[in-house]
Amino acid sequence: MDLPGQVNCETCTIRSCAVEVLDQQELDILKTNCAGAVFDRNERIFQQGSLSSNIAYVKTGLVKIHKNGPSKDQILKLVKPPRFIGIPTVLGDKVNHYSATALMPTTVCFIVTSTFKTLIMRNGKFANEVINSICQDELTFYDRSINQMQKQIHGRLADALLFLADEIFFSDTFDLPLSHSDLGDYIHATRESVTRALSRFKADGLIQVKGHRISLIGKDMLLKISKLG
Amino acid sequence: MDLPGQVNCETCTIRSCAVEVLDQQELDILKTNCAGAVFDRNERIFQQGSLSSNIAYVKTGLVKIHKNGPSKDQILKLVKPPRFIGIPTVLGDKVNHYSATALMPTTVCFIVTSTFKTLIMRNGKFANEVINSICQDELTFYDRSINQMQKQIHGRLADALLFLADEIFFSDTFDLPLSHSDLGDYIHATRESVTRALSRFKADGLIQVKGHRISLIGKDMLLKISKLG
DNA sequence: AAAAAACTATGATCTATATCACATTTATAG
DNA sequence: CTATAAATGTGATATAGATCATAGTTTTTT
Repeated sequence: MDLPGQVNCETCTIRSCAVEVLDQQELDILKTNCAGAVFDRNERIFQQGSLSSNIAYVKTGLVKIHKNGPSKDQILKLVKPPRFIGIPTVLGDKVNHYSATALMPTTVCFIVTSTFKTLIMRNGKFANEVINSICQDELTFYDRSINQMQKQIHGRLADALLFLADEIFFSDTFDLPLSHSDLGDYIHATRESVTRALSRFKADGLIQVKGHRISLIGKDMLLKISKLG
Repeated sequence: MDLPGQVNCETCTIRSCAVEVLDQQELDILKTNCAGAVFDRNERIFQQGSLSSNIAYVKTGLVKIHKNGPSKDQILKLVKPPRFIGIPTVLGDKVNHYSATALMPTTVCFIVTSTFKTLIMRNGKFANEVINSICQDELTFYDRSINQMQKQIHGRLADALLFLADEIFFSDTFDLPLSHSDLGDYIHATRESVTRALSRFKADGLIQVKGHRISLIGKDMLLKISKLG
């Protein structure tokens, strides 16, 4: 983890909707209580169970949010920037209830929790934007949950591939940022099942695989598989 | 659905943490933009897909939050009062992304969305409490999701029974507020599997069943089953 | 460059739970 | 009070995907 440290929120080009509504004085408060950091692939941004006094703002890269379950670690969601993560730590116990790990080189700003809270208290528009953001996450997660529960593995894998192409990489060809094992934790399947399902997609001409590079060539079919579950 | 209509937030004894921090003027705003309603068992409080200009505050009773999935309706969570539901409709489209249905006689206050938003903008403490509440929901839902995914049916059923006893009814004996079919939608199982699992619990002396009345008599064992999945 | 570790591939088998089918009981409505 | 619908109980069967086993491949470390 590299620490460029000092950041300048006034000139930052990747500001969140929430920060966008802050006035000059509030930007100053933010700026002096905010530190930038860069994480490499597979570096932990914060760890479930550890105390935290920061909210993280993911500026670039890709992050997995994951949590220990009764039998194994599970990836709750992939977070694409720009996005706040770890807001629930503003709550009483200040303990991270889940972990966040970079899946590719990722830049993050850490905002002191008390500063974040101050901004919420001070600026209603800021609070409102934060609420919007959390609510959006909530709805997305509900959808994902239901899909995970009701679709079978091919549908879930198609969902994941389409998500990566359309929401993360904005291209039908991309380097898979997750190992099969991680992909399994994400779509709730075993490593073996992921491998088999990918092989199946490959055999059926829906995707092309060269090393980690994947191309969605039968996107219409993938969409159909995603729909039918 | 009965409509007592006019409510008095100042004298209300079941106020949320959020409303607790409002000043006199804000309470007046709230009071004049708030209507009470009573719902019977199985009455819909709001419907997925329909436009809404209200946030609902559940004062008493029990509510299921459910949503259509690719293959069937799924119960995302059971909400015990006091709790706001439907906050995500403050978002752009103002469409309910899920349904809410009363599982027993339930009293609800509807707050005009724009008023809710006004209060967020005006009073930082209010916004902060709202954020706390949403975040708490988020964490609870993460836990539930992971449990649903990783435990098998006996563990999931044990979870549900323990939740009803400990969090909803505060008693080890209670009337099951859900049909086996609903319980299936909640713990992600078929009606038949729920019946079988309940029979098993009964046969093993973990629960006692008389009509809809259920008694958890082997709670330590249920806890063990919940833990082991 | 060699050794170790992590990841991927694929077959054989097993199992939890869905699905289907039908009977019985309990609620609701006329 | 009877008819009709909804909910529950239980067996037989099917199956998606887990688990186990073993081998090959790629990546990382020394």
